[in-house]
Order: sequence, then structure tokens, then C-alpha cells
Amino acid sequence: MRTMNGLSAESYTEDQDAGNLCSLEHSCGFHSQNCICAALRTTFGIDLPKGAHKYALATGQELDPETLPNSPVIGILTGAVAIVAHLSDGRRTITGLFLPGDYINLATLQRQFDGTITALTPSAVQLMEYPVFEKLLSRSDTARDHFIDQTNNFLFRLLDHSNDLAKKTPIERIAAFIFELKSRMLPRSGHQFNSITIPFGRRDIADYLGLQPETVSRGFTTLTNEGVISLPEADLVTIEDVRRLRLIANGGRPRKRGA
Amino acid sequence: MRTMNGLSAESYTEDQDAGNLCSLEHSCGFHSQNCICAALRTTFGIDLPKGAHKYALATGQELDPETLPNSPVIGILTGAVAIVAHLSDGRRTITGLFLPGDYINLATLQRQFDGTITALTPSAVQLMEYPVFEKLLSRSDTARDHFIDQTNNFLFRLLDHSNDLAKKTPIERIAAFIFELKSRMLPRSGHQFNSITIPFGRRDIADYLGLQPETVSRGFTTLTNEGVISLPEADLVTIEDVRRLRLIANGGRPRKRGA
DNA sequence: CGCCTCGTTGAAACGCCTCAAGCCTAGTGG
DNA sequence: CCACTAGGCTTGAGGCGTTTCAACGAGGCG
Repeated sequence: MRTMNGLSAESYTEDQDAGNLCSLEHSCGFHSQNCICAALRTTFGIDLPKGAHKYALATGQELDPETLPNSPVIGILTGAVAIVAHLSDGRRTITGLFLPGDYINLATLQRQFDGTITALTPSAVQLMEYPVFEKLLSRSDTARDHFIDQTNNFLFRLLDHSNDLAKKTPIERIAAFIFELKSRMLPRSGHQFNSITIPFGRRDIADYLGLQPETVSRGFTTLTNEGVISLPEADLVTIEDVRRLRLIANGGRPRKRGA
Repeated sequence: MRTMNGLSAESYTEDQDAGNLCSLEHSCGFHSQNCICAALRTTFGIDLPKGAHKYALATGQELDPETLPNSPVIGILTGAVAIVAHLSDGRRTITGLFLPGDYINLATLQRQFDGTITALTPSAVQLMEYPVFEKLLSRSDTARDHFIDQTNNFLFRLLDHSNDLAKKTPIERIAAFIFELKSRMLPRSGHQFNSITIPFGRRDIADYLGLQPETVSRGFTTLTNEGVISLPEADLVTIEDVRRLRLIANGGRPRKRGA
């Protein structure tokens, strides 16, 4: 079995992601139609070149960027992958949250980036070493456009997230987080249209929203007590009042009533 | 005089930015060698096509993205441009800070983005309507690579910024902000190597760091009292102890001494 | 059954925000 | 030239809220 960095390339099989995937004919796991995977196959044929492999990641498993070969581009196929940063005294932050269809482009980074790539849930990723990826971009216009668009959309999501972190109260952040998940996660079959499954725990939510786990918990109970959401399970959110939740997410719960 | 959105295209002249620019032969204002401007000229010749114009922005002047034509890509030439978001009760956030060499890509945004593009200082921008930009990317490999790299580097800077906003204390954020400016701003002639000019005021710093202006002011005075920096002017920071400032920026000043 | 992790709830404290006032510079008009 | 105003920066004092510390219950697993 081929291994790299303790990852087993063969451990990932297509049918593992049948549960939470879109129904595209190519089961690469990406949302959009013009995904890199499709271009990969049309460009290189069915047999992917060396330097392009799928890997399965267990929850908590890390990809140390320094040990990855040839500055790869990582495409998220299934699950949830985060860039986790640690401060000296133990503070933990999820600086980036990557869901299926997102890319982590480690190529041509002008500076070392601090943080580790960590799977928050069992995940599958597509690694493409930089030479392969560059060849792909130059050969396929659709792949290039798709990649630029996807990167740009992720960038603007980060801007929104900065807005959340900078000036929103904990409850507002949680409300915004619910909407973010709602828009980014594929709806799971068997779920109601206004139900969202949170794929990770309170601690990860807290580290993503810049809060403490206790504060996240309190926020959820507050929203529940007010009838805006309901929590059948700790990781299952049902939006009961979309309008009010939207208002809260957009700043409807300031810190003080103010003058 | 051609005008658009109240902007005057002719009001910008090359010599206006002679003071704070790199010494590249093409005075487009960008940092890197393989900039879009150079590719613009080699691709389209000296006469830029319609849909590619320079504009000068006064401090506080806004570019409403909805009124901009053809989903342009905006290249920052000089100054400092921000994406500013407002919450319903007046809270203001600078979600993105764009300095010379950065791009704001409004093309193919899948969602409306909330916020206005605002000049924090007198600035100059290069607008490229999307058709022009796409033609440029498909014709010039260097322009394409440069744009992807620049976007990706900006994305990772945003990740670092999220780390700042999420879990750092005010003083740590200010320290990190000083380093960010130091690395992103071109050194001004006549300044010492460890002096940084902050191109905007306390309020903008606060809205960028998710703080209140008073807290920013207090942070600067604390760092000054401890001898880590000195502040000859309110907008001129001199780093006196790089090592200690670096420690602080990386989490050396937790909220509590902890167990 | 014991152990560990996770989520929730409670109580207290520290810290940032809020409100307020004073100082300084810059711009304006007399 | 100076009085006057306006806006930005700084400093002070107090309150509210998130953090911190702590305990409890539920679920998973050896």
C-alpha cells in the first residue's frame, strides 16, 4: 500500500462518500459542475498522473504542510478540513474552514504559513502536486476559470467571516455561522430544508467563531429559548424563525441598547 | 472629462504617485515584477482598451460595487482601499484592507457582497472590466500566474487576520497589525528601516482590528510605556524591541496568567 | 463498572466597551 | 494675527459581558 505522511492512499474508496454528496456523475465530491476533478480526467485521461492522489483523513488527523511534497493544491472532497493555528499559551483558532469543493493552494506561498491542516471530521482530499496542477490550469480554460472563481468566492467568504469576528456579539456570530453552514453544506438527504447538521463539536465552533465553548453553548440555548431555532440534537439545528435569525445574524442584537 | 460614478478618469496622473512608489520602470504602482499592468501593456499595447481606466479616489470616497460596470477587477495602485461593512446599529468593520498590488475581483461573485469599497487615503486604482480581464488572463500566462499567486497570498493573509481577530487580545492585535503593515507597505524613503507609517487613523485601525478607537489608543500607549515601540507621531511607529513585539504579536500577552 | 470526553449550567472576576472630558492640531473666518 | 470651531487622539471612570473556574450529567468505550 502506498503511503505518504502516514496517509494511506488506498484507504479511500468512492462509495464512502455516497452519503453526503451531490449527485454529479463524476463522484469527485465537488459541488460545482466545472470542478477540477472533471478537468483532471479530461486532461490526463482516466489514469491520473503521479502527483495526484486521493487521501482519507480521520478526525483530528493533520497534514503538516512542511512535509507535503511539491507545494500541492488540496481539493476537499468530503468532510470538513480546517487550518488550525495555535498561540503560545494554548489558545486555538480555526482560521479557515474548508468544505467540499474548496481548495487549499499551498503553491507559491510567499511566506511560511502558520497552522496545520486538520480534518475536523472524517474527510477525503485530492492532492495535486504543483506541476500537475499548473499543467492542468494551462491546458483547461474551464479549470482555470473554475479555480479562480472558487478561490475568489472563498476569499469573500473570509471577508464576511472577518466581519463576524470583528464586531459581532456571540449570539450574532452563532446566527451567522448557522447561515454560513446552511449555504455551504450540501443538504443531507432525509433532512428538512431548514435543518442543518453541524459536522463538528462545540469546541471547534468556538475556535472558529473566536469564542469559548461555554459561550457557544449559552448562545445556542438562548436562541432556543427564544424560539428562533430548536436543537433536537447537539449537532442538529432547525431554524424555526428564519427572518428573526437573519436579523440577529446581521447585527440585530447589539451589546447595549445604546443612546 | 469622462466621468463614471462621480469619478474623474483624467484626474489621475502618473506623477501623483511618485512619492510612495516602487521604482519599477512601468509606474503602475504594483509591488511585484510580473504585475497585471505590465501584461496589460504587452497584451494590448500602449493604448489600453476601453474598459480599463485609472481612477483617483479621495479619502472616504466610495465605489459602490453595484454601480460599477461589467464586474470589474480592481487593482490597487497607490494608497489604501478597504471593504467596509456596516451593521444595522452603526457598527463599522473594515473586513478587507487592500494595499498597492492587491486586487479586488468583483467578477463571478456568486453572491452579493455586503460592504462598500472605500478609500482610506488618497488612492489610485486600475479598473479592468471583466471581459478585458479575462482576455488578459487567457493571453498571458505570467499574468494568470501572477494573479492567482497574488490572490492566494491575500487569502492566506486573511487567514492570519482571522487568527488575530478570533483569539488575540487587543495589544496582541495591535502588535500583529504593526508587523502586517511593516511587511505589506513599501518602505518610504527617508524612514528608518524599523519605522512604519500608519496610513490612516485610530478609528480605521480599530474597525480593522475589531476594537474601539479608545482601546487602540490605550494599546499604543501601553506598548510605548513598556519600551517596545515609540510613537513620535500618532501615525508613525518605531519598533524599539522587535523581538518582544514579535512575542506579543504571537500570543505573548494572554488575558490571564492562567494556571 | 470506571474512565474519559463532551455539552450544559452556575458563579465570580477581569477586561473591554461605553460614556465623558480634556488636549492638540488643522482649518476657517473675522 | 488671532479667535473660534471641528475633528482626532488621549485619558479617566464605571458598567456590562465574556471569560474563567467549577461542577454536573450524558454518552462512548475499555
